Amino acid sequence: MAQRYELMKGNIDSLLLCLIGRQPMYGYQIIRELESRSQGYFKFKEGTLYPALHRLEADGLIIGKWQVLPNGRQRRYYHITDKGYLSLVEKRTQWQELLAAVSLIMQPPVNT
Amino acid sequence: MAQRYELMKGNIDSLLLCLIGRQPMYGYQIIRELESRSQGYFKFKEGTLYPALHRLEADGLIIGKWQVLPNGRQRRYYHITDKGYLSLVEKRTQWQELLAAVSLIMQPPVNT
DNA sequence: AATACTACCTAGTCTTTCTATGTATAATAT
DNA sequence: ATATTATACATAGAAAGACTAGGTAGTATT
Repeated sequence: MAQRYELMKGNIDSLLLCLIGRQPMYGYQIIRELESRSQGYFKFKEGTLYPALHRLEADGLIIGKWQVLPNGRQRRYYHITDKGYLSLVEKRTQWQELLAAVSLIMQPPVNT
Repeated sequence: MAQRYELMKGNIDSLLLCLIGRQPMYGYQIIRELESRSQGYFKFKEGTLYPALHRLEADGLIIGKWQVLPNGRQRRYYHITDKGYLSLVEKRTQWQELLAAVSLIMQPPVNT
């Protein structure tokens, strides 16, 4: 992410909630999903993602459940909670408000 | 800013460069300008703004010049530099790219 | 005389993200 | 057979940004 990581501060949680809100997902899957859906823009590192997931779980916004695959391997699928869904709705609104505010600064309305 | 400050991480510099790029401004003025232009959304604290200005100056993106008012009071007006202008153009592009990427996650295109 | 506004500044704290590394199994390539 | 890549999780420590809280000082208002 390098030079543009600063732009993302505080937005990762929204993205994660958004994806997990559609269907339960596990960490590794989320990393690839974010990259493919954003056409390569997002390339999250494990060191960013897993702590973020743990934080969301600690806040009660998601719940992780271990699932064992036929081959014996384990995945931790995260499900969104009611609280998480409420938070997602709120974060969406906040994101829109931020966009509006930034637009007003970046592209100020013409003076009358 | 309270609950929404996290959304702003990394974007403050862009806003400051944008304003100062239009005309030289001093810190206190920037705080009020950001609030009025954003219709009350942005309420920057001094503890956020002044360090940000010093950071931008240390990076050579803006230059501060003390100006003495008729009543003897001092203001530090910041001017954008050539380097700062280039950075602003770049940051604008990055912001647009981020918006596009976030949109792809938040409002995924319908599957065909 | 007291309060509010203008105008600058910084120290310390908190949170987030990154880099770097570690563990372990499965699948593929040589 | 062995080496490499992909899958899948995890954490420690460092870096950076923004906040809280406080400070200084002159001017204007009540």
